[in-house]
Amino acid sequence: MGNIRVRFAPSPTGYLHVGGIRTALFNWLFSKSRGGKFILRIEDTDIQRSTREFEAMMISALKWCKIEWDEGPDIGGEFGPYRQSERVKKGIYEKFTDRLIGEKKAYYSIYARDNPQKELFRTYKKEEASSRLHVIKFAVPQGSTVVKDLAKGDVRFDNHEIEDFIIVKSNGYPTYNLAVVIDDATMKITHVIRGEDHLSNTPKQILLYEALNLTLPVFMHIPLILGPDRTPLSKRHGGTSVQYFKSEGILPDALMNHLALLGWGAPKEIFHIKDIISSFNPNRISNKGVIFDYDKLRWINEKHMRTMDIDELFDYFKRWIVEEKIPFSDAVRSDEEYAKEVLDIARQKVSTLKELVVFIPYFFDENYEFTQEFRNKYITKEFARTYLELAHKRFKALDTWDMMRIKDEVEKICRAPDISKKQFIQTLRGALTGRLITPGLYETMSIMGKKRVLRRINRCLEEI
RNA sequence: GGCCCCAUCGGAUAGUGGUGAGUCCAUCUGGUUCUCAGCCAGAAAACCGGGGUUCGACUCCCCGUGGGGCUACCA
Repeated sequence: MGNIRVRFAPSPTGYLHVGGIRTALFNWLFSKSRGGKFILRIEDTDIQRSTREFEAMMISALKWCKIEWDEGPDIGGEFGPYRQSERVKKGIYEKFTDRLIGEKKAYYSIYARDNPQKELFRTYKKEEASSRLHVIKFAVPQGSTVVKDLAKGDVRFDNHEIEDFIIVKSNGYPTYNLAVVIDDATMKITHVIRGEDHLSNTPKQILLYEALNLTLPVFMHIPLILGPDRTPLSKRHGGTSVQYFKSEGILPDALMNHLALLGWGAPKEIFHIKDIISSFNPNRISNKGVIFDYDKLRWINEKHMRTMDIDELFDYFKRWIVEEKIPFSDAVRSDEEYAKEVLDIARQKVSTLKELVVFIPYFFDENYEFTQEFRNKYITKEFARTYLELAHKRFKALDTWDMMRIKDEVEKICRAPDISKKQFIQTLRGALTGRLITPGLYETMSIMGKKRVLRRINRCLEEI
């Protein structure tokens, strides 16, 4: 089969969005499943819009997603440099365009400086062009071009449909169509897996491969990710960048799971991408545009949060709350054992870290508020004081403090005829947390510890 | 406009020339638990339209319709 080499080649002109990361993921999955190499290349030939900041953000987004590359601008590699702007400086593209012009397969198109719209004349002579405003255009030959696509089959294009196109801009930079071809060829890319939006440009690229006598890679164009209205997913539809999902408290494992599942007949719903590498088969990727389903992502995230190793989740959680500047992050760091236990019971109740963080602040703040609902429904009732006092007395008397013991005690108290189990439990829950919706009461009490529980009951009693 | 791609419940998919068209998310009903979440049980919900081919088409072909892409000195 030879050595499989695939690449992800983003343009650093904005945030990395889910569509981009999905093609990166499929490329990565493909290379890993075939024991190949995954290359990261930065396509920054649009000098107006490309920035190093965006590049850095893309790299960190990719790393956050745990997509790792074997060669790239940050780590180098045999076929570097991996930034097109640097390849321009090395004269890599020029060598090829000189050849094309020499063979009259491309020409200089000279423009008027005072009217850059107007083509003055064409020439093959460098001397004539160099002092004037010019671009290099590829001379599209007669005939037709067939794209052999792994997903679409053979797609035929009539060359008449394709105009001579610019391959080198007037600023000397190659255009996309030229740069991809030369880079993919010189980097020995064997499979080009990319978004469907590139399909129509592929014949141009094939023409270039043929003119330059380079070996064609295998192409595969995968459908785009759409918003609910079936237009390409964009900011209008909500957050789309990897950063957005990160700050929403989505786990990278869940995002990857969802993206992998989207438009792919995966063998199961919940998985870790590392575990599906061997079963990855690009032929199973659906051929139609797919709508990004935020609800399903939440569900997948929930599953990952609940089943993932607690230490791993906790490590991630600690970093996340600092980055998101969550008020109680200091408290978490000051008592990690406690915080980890809180995380462990609370994760069963929420779907994202963002939800988690609004669900549990009272665990870390002794001045938690009593919600209005708790006040109306319970604090104002007669049984509140009586039973909270009783609870305090009974809990104080306990010599051991574990869940079973607590449960027994609570249930004993509930047997009283003038209060229902629900009433008592909700009163106690409210006293300890200020709220009526929390993790399980027994777990909560057990984790909070006897001292804290007694203190909190007292604090509530003062409010009554 | 021209060229190209695509089309199964609301979303994602499974599926075969003959099926009660299956599954997951979401929705709705019940059940269970200390709240919530979950879990369990159930319901509703689809083959874009029209022509062919065929004994028979969701499936194969053509035409429409709809959606998307390309047609940039953006990638």
